[in-house]
Amino acid sequence: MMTDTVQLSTKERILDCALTLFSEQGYDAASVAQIAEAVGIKPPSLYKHFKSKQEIFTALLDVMKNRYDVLEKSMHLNGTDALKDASRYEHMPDDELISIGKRLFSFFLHDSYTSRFRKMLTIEQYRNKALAQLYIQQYIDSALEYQKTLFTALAAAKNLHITDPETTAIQFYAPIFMLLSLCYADFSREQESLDRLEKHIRQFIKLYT
Amino acid sequence: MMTDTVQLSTKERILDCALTLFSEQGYDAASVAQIAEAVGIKPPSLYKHFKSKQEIFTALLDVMKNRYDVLEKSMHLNGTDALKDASRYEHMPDDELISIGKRLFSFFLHDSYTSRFRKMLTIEQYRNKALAQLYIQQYIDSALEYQKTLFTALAAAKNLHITDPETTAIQFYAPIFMLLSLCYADFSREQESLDRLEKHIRQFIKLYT
DNA sequence: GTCTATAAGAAGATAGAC
DNA sequence: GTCTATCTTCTTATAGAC
Repeated sequence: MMTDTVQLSTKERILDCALTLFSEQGYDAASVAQIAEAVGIKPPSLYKHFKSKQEIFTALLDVMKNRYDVLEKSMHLNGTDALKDASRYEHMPDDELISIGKRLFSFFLHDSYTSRFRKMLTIEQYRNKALAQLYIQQYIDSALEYQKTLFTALAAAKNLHITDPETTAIQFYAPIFMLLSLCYADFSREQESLDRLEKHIRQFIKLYT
Repeated sequence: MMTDTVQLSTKERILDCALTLFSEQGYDAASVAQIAEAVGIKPPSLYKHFKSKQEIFTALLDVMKNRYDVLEKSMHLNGTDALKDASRYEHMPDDELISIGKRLFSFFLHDSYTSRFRKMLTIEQYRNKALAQLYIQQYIDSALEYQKTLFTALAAAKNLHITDPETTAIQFYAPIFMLLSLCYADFSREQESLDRLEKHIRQFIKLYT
């Protein structure tokens, strides 16, 4: 993983700076000159590493697609298998579920790559269908699928009244999705959102038990 | 209201076309030439109506700010007073609440102005703080505030166990927010989202009664 | 692999005729 | 209020020296 290496190659630094600028301004508004300046080179040097501006963007999407497992890693749970994870939740006290929810939330908000990727896809999603599908898949579908599998497993546990795991997944995850959207737009509202998140999970547990 | 007039002035048509292009491509990617072509005039003619491209954008934001009441109007409820609206809900059968939720959802998705404004703000929100605040206010804060007031009133009704109206508002509204985000990215998933929305509201009512 | 110089084109915007 | 012609600046990208 890039962020683990101490020294980044020029190619990697270009991707890193481009990601920052694309996520703040969008692909079109961020110029090659800005990227080059952020890297500390002149614009022509950039073309020794990438054929075009578009190729930088495509390379970023490739990196993004290869980071599917970020969600699970961030939760320190087993790989991508929600069924395995479920056994951890079954006998988990409420406070630990809240702690996990908050850690997940904070990770999505503060992990440099995750947050910049999300912002970039958010503001580029309407430009073409492939980007829209990637946005949906990364931030809605895969998250819901994971939660759905999890709640399907939890439905077997005696103290949770889950009859429709998909709806339960939506009701658990949607507030996280919305509060993240809020904090990406205004970082100063993180603490307030964490409080709301905790209240949501507490109430969610109460409603389903 | 613009959409009510049969004939639009050139100035209005410029705003209309600009809104479409800004909402699909973003401010920077949509060129003045594209806007002019969509209107059916040459780029220089456009400058007789607006001093600059930026002024078109600013004018659109002004229109947007003057449409606060759209949510309430779309629900065919009384103005902006959630407390008044609450009396309608108190003795409302579940199916009617679902119908209202779906109509609200469809309105946000299909009303031409509402949907284009939302897309535009979504993809422009990270470019400056004022846009971010407008995004938050329009699509999160004001909606939550409305729902909160509503659920505060509904808490008084005997058959709803609402102890924390703010959390309840988040739990009711967040799925709508998320499913709308999904459908704005991919219109073909509207029916699936309407089904999910209905299941959510049904389950929501069941959980809180 | 970096630079300077520069091309080729598109962008926002203006002048002035009609 | 529209047009053609034009200006200036910025943008992506290339050529070629070091």
